[in-house]
Amino acid sequence: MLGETTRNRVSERREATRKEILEAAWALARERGLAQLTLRDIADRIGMRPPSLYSHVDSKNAIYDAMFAQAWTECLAQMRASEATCPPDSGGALRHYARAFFDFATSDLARHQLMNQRTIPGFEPTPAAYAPAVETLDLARTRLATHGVTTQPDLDLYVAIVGGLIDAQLANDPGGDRWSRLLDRAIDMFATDIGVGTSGREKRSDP
Amino acid sequence: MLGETTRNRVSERREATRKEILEAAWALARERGLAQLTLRDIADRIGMRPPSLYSHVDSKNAIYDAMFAQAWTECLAQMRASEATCPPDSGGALRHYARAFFDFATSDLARHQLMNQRTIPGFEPTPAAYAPAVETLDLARTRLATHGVTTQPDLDLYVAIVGGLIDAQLANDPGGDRWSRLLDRAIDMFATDIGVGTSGREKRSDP
DNA sequence: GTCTATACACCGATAGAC
DNA sequence: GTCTATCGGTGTATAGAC
Repeated sequence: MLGETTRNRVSERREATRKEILEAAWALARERGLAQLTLRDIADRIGMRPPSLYSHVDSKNAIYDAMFAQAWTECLAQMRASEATCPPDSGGALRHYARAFFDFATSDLARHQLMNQRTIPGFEPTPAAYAPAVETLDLARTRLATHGVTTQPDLDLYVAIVGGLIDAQLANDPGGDRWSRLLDRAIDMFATDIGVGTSGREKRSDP
Repeated sequence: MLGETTRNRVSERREATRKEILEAAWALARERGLAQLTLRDIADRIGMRPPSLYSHVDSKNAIYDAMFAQAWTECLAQMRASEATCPPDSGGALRHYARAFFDFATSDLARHQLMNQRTIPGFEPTPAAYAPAVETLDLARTRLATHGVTTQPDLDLYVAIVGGLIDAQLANDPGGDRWSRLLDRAIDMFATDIGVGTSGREKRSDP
């Protein structure tokens, strides 16, 4: 019926505009910094007047919220995809998942600031946007549990080590590999500590 | 001579007002958040009009800059003071210095954000303000070198591990000790990795 | 329904009177 | 040195044209 097709076309147009807004926001966040986002710049980039954005998003924080959900959804997908190439041994698996998250986080500074730091003054993600983040952590918990990371303190330590290397890499050597080269070694340290073998990789190598 | 005493009295008054501004800024940063600082709030707290602040500071970023220098100077002093109670064995020393920095960092969230994160949009510390920060790192490098942390990768890893635990503690359990309890264990892992004995502390304890 | 035009409150910062 | 007045810019919101 006509009403249906009309509503679909309008609905598609609205969704396309919303997507255009988010893409402009990501581009500007990467160019000028996440906190420097302004509604006027976003509107300019897509040929709109600033107030018109309010026809598609509720507020600036709603844009951050959608970006937050988008980033963690993408991260969750990437983590799930990483399972296909995961080595069978536990030591290798611990390195594999750490590397997957490390590479994802360090490949986009603005995205990492939004996902893992609280760099935006008034922004707090909504429960809906936070959902894929907790799902990612749940996935990690399940995966790592099958490779010897069974207790909460063990998982906390694993997360802190990987997070520390990510932050150091982005803060002190963005685009480089000074801390990236230390990741495998750090995970092997951790694996030894929890009693997981690190076969297939000699100790103390630092290529 | 008269000119001298007059200039001294004026100079002292100016310095006192400046100190008053910085103290108000710290108090507001802790109450409402570092990024939520406004010149109007600072002026209100010390009974001034906002534009009058510009007679004592060049800009809002100059206030952040003075706070940055103050924080790192305080940190440097605390690290120097920690030498007096440092245990003689290397394993204990690595834990001792890590604990000193961890406790200093986690005891003040606003200060830690200013010192170690880049949470303020337009702010970059001046070389003068950055000086005590590099001096603190130099001190750490010298101290740790006498306890087996001799290479740059070793130092990088040590810094990343301690920093990761600090960030995790402040982000996920502020005021608690969930990651604080993991610090000694993490440092022991690291000490074992670089071939430093961890006598005086049994392995895998998690009190 | 979507956009333009306009306004509001707040921010950092400046000019000039006293 | 401190004040009043004001500027340009921001996020936000509403009225009204089409």
